[in-house]
Amino acid sequence: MASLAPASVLAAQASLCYPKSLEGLEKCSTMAEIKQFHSQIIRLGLSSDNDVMGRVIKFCAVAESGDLRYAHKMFEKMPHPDAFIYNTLIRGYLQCHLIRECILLYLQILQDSVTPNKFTFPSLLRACSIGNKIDEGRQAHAHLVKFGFENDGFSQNNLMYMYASFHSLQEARRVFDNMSQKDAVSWTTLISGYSQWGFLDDAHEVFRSMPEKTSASWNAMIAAYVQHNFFQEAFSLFDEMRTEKIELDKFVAASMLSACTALGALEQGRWIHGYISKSGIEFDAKLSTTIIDMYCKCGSLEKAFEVFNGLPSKGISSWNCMIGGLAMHGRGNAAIELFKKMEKQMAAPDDITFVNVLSACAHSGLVEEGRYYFRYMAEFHGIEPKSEHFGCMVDLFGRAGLLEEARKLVDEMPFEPDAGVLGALLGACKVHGDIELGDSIGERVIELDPNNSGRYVILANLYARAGRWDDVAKTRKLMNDRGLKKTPGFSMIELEGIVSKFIAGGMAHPEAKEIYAMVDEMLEQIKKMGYVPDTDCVLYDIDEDEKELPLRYHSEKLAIAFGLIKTRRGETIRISKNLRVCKDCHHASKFISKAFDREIIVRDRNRFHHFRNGECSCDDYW
DNA sequence: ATAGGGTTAG
Repeated sequence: MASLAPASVLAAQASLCYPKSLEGLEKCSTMAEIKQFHSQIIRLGLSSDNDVMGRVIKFCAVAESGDLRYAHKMFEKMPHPDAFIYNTLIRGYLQCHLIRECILLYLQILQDSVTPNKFTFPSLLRACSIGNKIDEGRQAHAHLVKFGFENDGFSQNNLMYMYASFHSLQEARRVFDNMSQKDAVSWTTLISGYSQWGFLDDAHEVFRSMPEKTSASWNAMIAAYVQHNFFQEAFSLFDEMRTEKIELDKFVAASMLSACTALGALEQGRWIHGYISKSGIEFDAKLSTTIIDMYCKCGSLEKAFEVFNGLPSKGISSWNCMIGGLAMHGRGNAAIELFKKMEKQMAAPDDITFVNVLSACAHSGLVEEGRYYFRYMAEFHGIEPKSEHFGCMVDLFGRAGLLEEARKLVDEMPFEPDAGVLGALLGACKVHGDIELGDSIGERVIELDPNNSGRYVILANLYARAGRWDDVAKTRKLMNDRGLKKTPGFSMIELEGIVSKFIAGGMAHPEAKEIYAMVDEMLEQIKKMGYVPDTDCVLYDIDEDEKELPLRYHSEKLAIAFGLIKTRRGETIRISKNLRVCKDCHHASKFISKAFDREIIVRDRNRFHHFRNGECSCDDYW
């Protein structure tokens, strides 16, 4: 073998014929190895050879353990880099979401008079999608046509993806319709594109007319339903998929798990978990985290811990998820202990970890600990607090009644507080009746988040508490004028795998009569124990319809009654709500847990309440 | 080289 063949010969002989000393280049897995080869290459005088250097640059630019800056440096030293090298580099920048660089490289390719090939456009178009570069994307489309790749399937699929991401679904559709060879990716991309913008009917139509569905296309449709809260449809599509004997993969499993999470459907979630174990679907880091999250949010910390403890190696998301789970259940100290364990096991925390730790402190009233970790994250981990962290701190102080400190923190933030931060402060004002402060920030919150009806409701409630009915009316009018409606509250309960949903005063349930009778019985019993209805939330409610509904038939009470009817003595009753639990329901639930000797676990918008023997795990701190 | 999944305060 000629160990010193000139570069031109090497290039002509393509990939098979390196000098012996370059054997193994393809198998590099670390930068250290590749750098050794690079110095070999320089010694052999091949550092301008596109073929050899292309391989080196490819590793550096796109491999997991690569080094994009190093790739770029080598690229700059190439006298005549070819299209492959350009493409590879664009792909590298794309992976890092450095969109400007992708586009600049494309411009450079033209300047260098190198002809782009069909591999150039998929990455370029994808870059335009991610960076929402609409003009550039259209130009790229024009170039693609000019260079004659209009009929390249990969480019067409990426065009569809791009136009869908630009919200130009008609153009995505036009590309699709013009394709002579549609593959599974083309169909699936169109389904997801429609779904992304809420056109579920179109997505469904495309899905139905797809000739040979793959698991990815099933999943695209299932995920579409889940994301838009059509859980029933998601479950029935899932069933259909199983009857058609399509093999379920981890993506479908993940989509279904998130449906269970949203519904609080523990039994269903368990079933999917069991199915995954049986079917041999691989428990990768993402799927494990999804499962842990499902158990946390469906109210079973025990099962979540079981899965968490069984993980062979714990990724940062699993830790974050578990800490967040403890936070949500009001187990602040346990969350902090787990965080310490995480640090000991050398898993470096990130900003999300601290959101969870701080929210754990907030939910448990651990003010000193919260203060400590807020400083600690920057000082020991170099993580500068973001708006989420300020939000947690404002919530922590606000909930604890330290409104002045909360306000001071907002004033001293190094950047403009967003709706989240101010909203937390407004919420605290409502809880503690600080009209003056609430009045001063309420308008700002609404200005920053004008389409969130919840903001108006809180402000109106604050005014109502102060008896400022003119302001209540003004706020309500503003909300109505903007076409916003108060989010209707509902409660869900899953029994034998079926989720029932209740709204306050609703009669739609086939067993409504029995349920209402049970509510009456419940209230009868607990009144004997000293329960007195708390009518505060009725008085303050700004929604007329809601105001007329008797407190006693709030959705949560209906769901609990249904649970009492349908489950055996001693069984835990689990409820999920879309809003926060109201004061009266909270009060009543404590009594009910004692009167009927049941543990009642309620997930509200923010956290869990475990009612047991007349008490709640939140200690009335919420 | 292109499609589908996870953790984030109120």
